Amino acid sequence: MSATPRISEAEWEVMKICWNRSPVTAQEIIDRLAALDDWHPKTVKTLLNRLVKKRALGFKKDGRAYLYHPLVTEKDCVSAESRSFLDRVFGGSLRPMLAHFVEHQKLSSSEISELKTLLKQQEKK
Amino acid sequence: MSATPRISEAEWEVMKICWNRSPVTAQEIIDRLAALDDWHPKTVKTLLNRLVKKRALGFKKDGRAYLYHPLVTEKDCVSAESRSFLDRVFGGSLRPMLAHFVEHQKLSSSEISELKTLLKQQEKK
DNA sequence: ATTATATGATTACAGATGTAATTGATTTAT
DNA sequence: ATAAATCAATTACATCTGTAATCATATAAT
Repeated sequence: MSATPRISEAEWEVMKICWNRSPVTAQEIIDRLAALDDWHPKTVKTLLNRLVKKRALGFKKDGRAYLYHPLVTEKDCVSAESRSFLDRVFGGSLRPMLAHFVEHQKLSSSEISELKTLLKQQEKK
Repeated sequence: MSATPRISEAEWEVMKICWNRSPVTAQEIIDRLAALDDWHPKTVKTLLNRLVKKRALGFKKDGRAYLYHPLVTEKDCVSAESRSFLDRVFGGSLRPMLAHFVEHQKLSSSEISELKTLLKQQEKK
């Protein structure tokens, strides 16, 4: 897990699209975010430029348009973000955090059994 | 759960102290954060003022010094922050999020059994 | 070839945030 | 009573973020 740059809330939306569909043109990202979040094309371009500057995204010219691709993995960013959240809000303690989610978000019974399975697998390690 | 103001990363540290020891003087908060995060007293004062302006903290004058106390509950802030994190990083889906934490952070066997107990309680609802 | 259009690059601008310094008012020590 | 120390209020300032507009350049249409 290499160090990931700090990715803002709005930038996450862009990164998610890149992780799912890389390589992807600016136009496609713009279209998707216009539909999804009703963002102005110029706004999306700004976010793309900032992500390139942060070295979270790279691009290749494909004639007229650019093709963007992630330079950091989703896994690494998710891990960094999760760590930061856990530390900030729960003082780094996993148990209270998991308890919070299990209590607050209603879990369907299938989700509960999936989790139990996950826990059982953990137990064996 | 009343609407909570947005609380920044640094501000969280201040809030945590207030939630644990309210009512508390600026001096005590300053001392604790100097020890904990090595923050300058002036920095802490700025954070306190911003939190008062955001209506996350209130204060009462106690002669010379102020006594600060939270105006928003820890529970409400934790919930809001958790929601925002879940949405941003895991698209709002609980299962992948829990799976991430269970897989990445090593859980002690006692933590695992506690979690199982929590899940069993959930099942009954 | 000139004009219109599309798209990437640069610039803009207000509010949030991290990180304080300066000012002002009040209390305390001399 | 005056000077010194304390503590809150105001101001500072660079960077990040959200949200674009403008500028420049390349391609397409006439």
